[in-house]
Amino acid sequence: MQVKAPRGTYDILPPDSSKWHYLEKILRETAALFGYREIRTPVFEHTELFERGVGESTDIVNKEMYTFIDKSERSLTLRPEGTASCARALVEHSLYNGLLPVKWYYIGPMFRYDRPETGRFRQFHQFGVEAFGSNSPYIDAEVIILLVEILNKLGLKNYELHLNSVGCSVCRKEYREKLISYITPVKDRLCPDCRSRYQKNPLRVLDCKNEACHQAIAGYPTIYDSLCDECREHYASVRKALDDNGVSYKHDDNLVRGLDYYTNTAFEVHIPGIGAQSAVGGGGRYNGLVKECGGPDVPGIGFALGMERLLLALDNFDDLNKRMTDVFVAVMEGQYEDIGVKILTDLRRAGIRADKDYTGKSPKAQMKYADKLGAKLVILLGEDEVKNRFLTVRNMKTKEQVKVGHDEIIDFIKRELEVS
RNA sequence: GUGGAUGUAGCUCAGUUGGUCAGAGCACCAGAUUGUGGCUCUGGGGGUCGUGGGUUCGAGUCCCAUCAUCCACCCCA
Repeated sequence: MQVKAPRGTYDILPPDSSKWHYLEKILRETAALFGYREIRTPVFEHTELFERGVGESTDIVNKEMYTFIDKSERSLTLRPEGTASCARALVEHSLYNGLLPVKWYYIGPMFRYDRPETGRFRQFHQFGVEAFGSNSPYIDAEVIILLVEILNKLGLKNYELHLNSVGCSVCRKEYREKLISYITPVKDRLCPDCRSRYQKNPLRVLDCKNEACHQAIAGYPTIYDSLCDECREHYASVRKALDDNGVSYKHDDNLVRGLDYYTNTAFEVHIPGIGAQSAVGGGGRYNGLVKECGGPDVPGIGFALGMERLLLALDNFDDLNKRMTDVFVAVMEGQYEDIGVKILTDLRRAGIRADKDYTGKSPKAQMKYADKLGAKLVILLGEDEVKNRFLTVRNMKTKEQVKVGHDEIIDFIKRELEVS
């Protein structure tokens, strides 16, 4: 029996891989434009990092982590997200002592043991940015503007940006209590999930999609109304900055994030029509995370984008890499293959994309192959050429063929490629 | 983790109530006057019908299990 890729994983093959290159290029370029530089962290970390950083009450930590014991009895976990690793690296290298803010982006695979479906995989890819060391609402806005800029560059127009504030540790705690006492009397009307979690994480009840839960808690106190003055001001400033910079969003009282580390600003981006998993990105401020990771009280904010989901939304993508090669060397008689290889190497060393056949194809089949590779020119090499010391260059578009000496071939090809 | 649908050549799919049912299109390969492409025509290779059991004289077609994909729930990116 043959071995297949594990459940929830998949291969990225050409030509799809060029879609990924295209997406990655836009992500990297836009991040750089905003002053974010790449950080690469390990794919696995100590399990404890995620338990503490992401939060023990979260689904991610509770049931979705790929955790294993290595040969030295360490408990390690394949990273389910990128922010905790960034916070860890910031602390480990004491970068909070240096020039602030620290602005990073990351891109790579994440792992979550979840039930696969369209737009949801067990190994999936995220692009994310993190900014540490500033509590300014303007950097909240910067991060959101960056996110929107990426979507714009990708030509994704129908996204919906939801925004909320979940408050600081003080007002959030107060709000939590308020919410629990509001829910407790009606807890019997909640769905089983909510009934079991409202004590530990009452905010989750707010974004439960069960209609019964919504009705049960109708008229609930919003987070917004419970924000302390400072948090309210912060949120107002973020909103004003977004307004000033032409970013449209929707304030959403029900938006709470699934990870424990979020504080204040929280946001999510949805693109309708790409399946049930329509959230392509989300993020927010996490002012307690660095401290939780053993560092000083350094604020942070960031977001992550699900790359698979972006690609789902990017269906109208044109194959950019259809032309694989510019020049094809067709060797008409096998005995001259060594000469063909030398010409090929010369072309490549001159920076010209060139290729040849290696499967013993007939001249006709080689022409067909050259056509499929998108070659603009074909260099023909047969008995006539070898005996009379020249090369035949065929222009695939005009079908014109000219004789060119070996010495001039590179220059000739370069000129031809320039005009075509 | 719960419920449901599906699983036939590389790809998209046909395959009636179980008995020439192993097929089509695309892709691939080879020919159509001997050194030449994109169109057309002809021919060809390729599948133990997801896997493993079972029922039957006989199963791609029925039953069970298992794996995988997809949908809803859940969750998030």
